[in-house]
Amino acid sequence: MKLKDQNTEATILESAKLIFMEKGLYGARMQDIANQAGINKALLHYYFRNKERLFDEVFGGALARYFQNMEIISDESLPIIDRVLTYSNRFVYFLAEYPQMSIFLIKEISSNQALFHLKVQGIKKDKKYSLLNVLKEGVEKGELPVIDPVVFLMNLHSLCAYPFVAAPIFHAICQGSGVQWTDANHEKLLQSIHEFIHFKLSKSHL
Amino acid sequence: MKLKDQNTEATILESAKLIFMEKGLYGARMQDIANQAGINKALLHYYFRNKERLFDEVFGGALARYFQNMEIISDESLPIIDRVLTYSNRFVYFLAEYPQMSIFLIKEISSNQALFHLKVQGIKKDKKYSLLNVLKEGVEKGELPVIDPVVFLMNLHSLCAYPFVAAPIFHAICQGSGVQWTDANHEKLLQSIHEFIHFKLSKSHL
DNA sequence: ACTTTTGTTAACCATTTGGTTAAACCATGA
DNA sequence: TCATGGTTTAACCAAATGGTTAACAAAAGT
Repeated sequence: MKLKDQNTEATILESAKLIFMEKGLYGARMQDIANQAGINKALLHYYFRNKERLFDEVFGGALARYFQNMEIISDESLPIIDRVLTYSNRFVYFLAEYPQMSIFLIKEISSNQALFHLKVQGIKKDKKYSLLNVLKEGVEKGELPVIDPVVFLMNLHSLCAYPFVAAPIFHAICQGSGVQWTDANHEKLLQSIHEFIHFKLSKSHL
Repeated sequence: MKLKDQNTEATILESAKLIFMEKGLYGARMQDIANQAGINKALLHYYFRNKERLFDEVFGGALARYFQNMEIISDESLPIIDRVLTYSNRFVYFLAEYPQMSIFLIKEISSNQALFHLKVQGIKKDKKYSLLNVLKEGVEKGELPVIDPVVFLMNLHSLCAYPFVAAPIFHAICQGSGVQWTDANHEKLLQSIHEFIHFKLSKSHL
């Protein structure tokens, strides 16, 4: 069946992504992935030597896509605050598209820091700017109010990512109080994040 | 060894907590827990029929402790904003003491919503007030500015919890940019959270 | 045509893992 | 002292699981 040829590998990757994101590295069973892909288990090992290899492929891909998406922060043609606003937009939209990605990454990173460090170093190596550096420079040059860049970065990431990470908890909380939290509320979320960004980064506030 | 008697059970629970928090339900091995407790594996099954039972015990305990800690929000003798400030303090301090708790809960909840719902319903049943209800009332009665309680709740939880959930990521980010993020920065974190609370809940801002 | 390479499978293997069993241990009360 | 009953262990078991092998199928090269 040369039909599948290049298709099988993609199918496997897709299936693996699905299963890994749902169950994590430990929870996922090779058999589950094979079933999901509709193929024999041995074929997994034919395309990807072993579980970790397969996991790496999926994991690395996701991480690369994320960093690529966030590169906006380096665009020096825009005022920093605009870059940060766009950064938050892309962050939220990315997570809205891959709602499980964040928790997936955290899960696996927390149980395998070494791997993550390597991956990140590999991907980020060639990028001069990170949000953190941009913020530091902005403060030094007086384009931003005097804030602690690390704390701001943390606050911002928290506001963007946690709603997705903790979606199950929020559903439970809201349900318990008779309020509905639909996934369509991303606009509201973004609005509140933008407010926060203006609150922290606008000099007019001082 | 009648010495251990009541001690063994506690030791097991403690060890299980440690291992479960580190590895999650799937990742944790009964043998690991037994080793950690310095006992035979069969003894685990003697005290707690099986893995799920043991897990339940740890899980339920953690959840109960958390909710108990957060009861402050119901104290009607205080202005709402003060309650929220204390709420955030306790939240952060709780997580500082059990840094892995948050991610642990999220991991397990996301892979077992049913169990969580039951637990939460059981624990919260008798509590009239939740942060959400308090906020709603506060807005209705004009004690608070007109905010969306759900969005505020989400923002607040995000700011408090995500730094702990994503600690590995932040370490990586900071390391990559030559900045150090120590666990002692909780004060800075709390300060920024308090700023946020005042920003959103103080009427003087309008 | 036929040989080689690539893709795919069923059957199998070694190890791990949750769980069980039967026997030993030990404090205590009769 | 010795019987009792709660506590602890070594040895074991069955199922699950990651991974391998050998054989087969389908293209592709010759």
